[in-house]
Amino acid sequence: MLSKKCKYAIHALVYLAEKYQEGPVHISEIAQKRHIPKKFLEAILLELRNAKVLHSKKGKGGGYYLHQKPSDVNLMEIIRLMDGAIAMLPCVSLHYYEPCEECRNEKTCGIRDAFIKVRDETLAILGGSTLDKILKREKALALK
Amino acid sequence: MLSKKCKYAIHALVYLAEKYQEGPVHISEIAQKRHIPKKFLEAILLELRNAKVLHSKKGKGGGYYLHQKPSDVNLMEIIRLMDGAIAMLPCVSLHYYEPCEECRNEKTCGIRDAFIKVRDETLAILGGSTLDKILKREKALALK
DNA sequence: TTTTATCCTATTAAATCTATAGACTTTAAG
DNA sequence: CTTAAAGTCTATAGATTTAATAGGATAAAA
Repeated sequence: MLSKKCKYAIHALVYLAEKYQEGPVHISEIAQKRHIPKKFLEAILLELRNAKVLHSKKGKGGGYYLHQKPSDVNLMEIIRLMDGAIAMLPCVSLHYYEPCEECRNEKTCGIRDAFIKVRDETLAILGGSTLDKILKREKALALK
Repeated sequence: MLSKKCKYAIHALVYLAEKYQEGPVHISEIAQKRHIPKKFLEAILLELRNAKVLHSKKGKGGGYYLHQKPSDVNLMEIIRLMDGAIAMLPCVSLHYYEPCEECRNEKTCGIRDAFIKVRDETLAILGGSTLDKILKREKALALK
């Protein structure tokens, strides 16, 4: 399960994607509109900024805005930034690999195979899920 | 990420699948061979027994053994029993559904789509990963 | 120089995960 | 019919992670 932090991040980024190229957006505005605790959101946006997903502007008229185009930000990277590994086992993780304590011999472990497949399918789907696609879908569903 | 409990459960079940139809196996034996804390494993096996995945025999010469054929036990059900939902969001979980607090309107949420796809792919792979397939793979890899 | 808003560090509270303790029950064997 | 072996069950402790908050520092604009 994704953490709340991660879900908040996704919602905030979708919100900012909606306002892409409309200038900086206040933390307070996002917090209010998406029902996210402001202080928590502050920490999240800061992290996204440090990861170069967002840019920010301080002082009056400041706020946060997307650093990249909505079509260049996908769920895979957001989740990795917020929650870390996407794989279900550390020993099959691409970005957060660690040997499994339980396994004596990774080479002959019959369990890993399934989790490698899950990882690959998951990455393909999440990597293809960009903010602009999410927005488009949102609009399409609203019309029904 | 899977919990240790879940990983222990998988390893214990693979071990028991290897000993299928060889009579009850002691908790202690499994704990020792797979490096799992005995008391923790005890609780795990009990849970698997209550879920009808395992049978047990009390008293001298007792122990645990598979209730079903190794080809009828798959990773999907083990993970669900141990860790609960497999989906990454509660609002797309088949067995542990809960509405997302963050979403105001599930019908028009553009985020869910990707996670439904991830869920379906994951379930297909994990559902097809049975104990006997894991064992077979283990043996094949050992020969290399 | 005052106001607005992000930046940053520290801390707390709650929840979850991991592990262990100990008494109880059942069964087999002598 | 007694004893030892082994699972059953409840309770709890300790560690880690998650979620949220507090408060001051910094920067920019008016």
